[in-house]
Amino acid sequence: MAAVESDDSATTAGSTLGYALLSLLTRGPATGYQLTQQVKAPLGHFWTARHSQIYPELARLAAAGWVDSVEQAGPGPRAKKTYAITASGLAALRAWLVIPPTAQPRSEITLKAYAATSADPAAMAAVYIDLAERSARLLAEYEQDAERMRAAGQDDPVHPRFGNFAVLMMGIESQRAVHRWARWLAACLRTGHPVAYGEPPAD
Amino acid sequence: MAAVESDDSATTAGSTLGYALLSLLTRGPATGYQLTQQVKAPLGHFWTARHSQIYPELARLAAAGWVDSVEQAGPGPRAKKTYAITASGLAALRAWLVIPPTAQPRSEITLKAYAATSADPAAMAAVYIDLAERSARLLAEYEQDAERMRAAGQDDPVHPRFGNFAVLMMGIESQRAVHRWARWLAACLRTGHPVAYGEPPAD
DNA sequence: AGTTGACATGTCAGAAGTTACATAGTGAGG
DNA sequence: CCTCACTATGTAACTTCTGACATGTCAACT
Repeated sequence: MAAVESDDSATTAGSTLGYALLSLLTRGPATGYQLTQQVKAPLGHFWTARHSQIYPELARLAAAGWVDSVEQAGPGPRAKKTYAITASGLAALRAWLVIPPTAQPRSEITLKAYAATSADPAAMAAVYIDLAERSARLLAEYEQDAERMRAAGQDDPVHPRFGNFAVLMMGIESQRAVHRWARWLAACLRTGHPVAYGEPPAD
Repeated sequence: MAAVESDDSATTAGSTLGYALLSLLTRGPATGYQLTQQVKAPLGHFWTARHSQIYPELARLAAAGWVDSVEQAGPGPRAKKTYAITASGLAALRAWLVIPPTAQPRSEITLKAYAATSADPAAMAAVYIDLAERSARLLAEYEQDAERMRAAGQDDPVHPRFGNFAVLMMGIESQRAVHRWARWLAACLRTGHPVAYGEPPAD
């Protein structure tokens, strides 16, 4: 029996990005480029990464034995690498999923609201009116996506892409929350008086 | 007339954390320690920083001329430094406030939902039941805070701490969103069937 | 007398994330 | 023919953020 060569994948701790990539790979094998595209929607509503972060992370996952890769000589200057999740990668993902998450979200829009009274009220109201408009557009877009998914049966928890639907539902909730809040805040700043929350802005 | 010594504060770009600290300092002068306490609530619901990040950032803000500091010899091994925002710091903050924010929020809880079907449904449902309970507790806490603030007139946009109230309102919206979503998701995972969103979970 | 926790400020190593640099083939439109 | 966009993978420099190390006083509790 050979000496122990390394302490192996079982003890390797992964980064959040690593688990995000493993999650994407549960949908099937993909190249780094495809993963870069896939972190745009719906995952991108709550997690983003550039290709410059994804490629090195895939190399780390491969070193840990959590993904396998096969190279195909392609047209470009480098060979195309297709990654697939391994049994130990899936086990690691499963173990991570059931750990109750504690990380607090970070929101620049809310941070700006904290100092809202330091800026010109009209200019600041414009910022939140703009935000309300953007969130309304996103909301409409997300609701169309949700309709399409429901028609495809993705709202069923046994559907392999149910996770896409679940993330989209959170996107809808979030945009609704942002929309209501931004409208209220804009009304406050515009009128200069307290506005009851949830009240329709009487213009 | 002396030669130009530096390109000065006017051209200095600040980090988001720098602006967060300036926002806190609009409430009045504070020490690094006090700022560390103040990024806990309500700002901490949407932006956090450790003291190891705050002290160097304050030094950078001072170098840019955006804050002033006075030292008082204290009891500890080092002198206590009290920081105050300067006129150019306030101008920089005002300029930053009206830039429409674009940064997407990051949420680990939503990321886990993306891969929810890879884990044991019962274990995963427990994660979201726990999340629903935590968000309900936070919501109750935030609503009490909001009541206290309303009683103190902080819901008036002319109140100097209106920003605290605005941030808290977003906290309430967010926790409501998380609560509804987590309950829905837990019901989906528990029953193994599609659950209409917003439906009360008939247990 | 000893311990714990709050006050108070800092540094350092490393992880995580962004921006820019670098390379190169294919197909569509002007 | 030229440019542009898309495919495809990587590196390097830099900023941001976390966790651990480091120091020292004072008041309350045991």
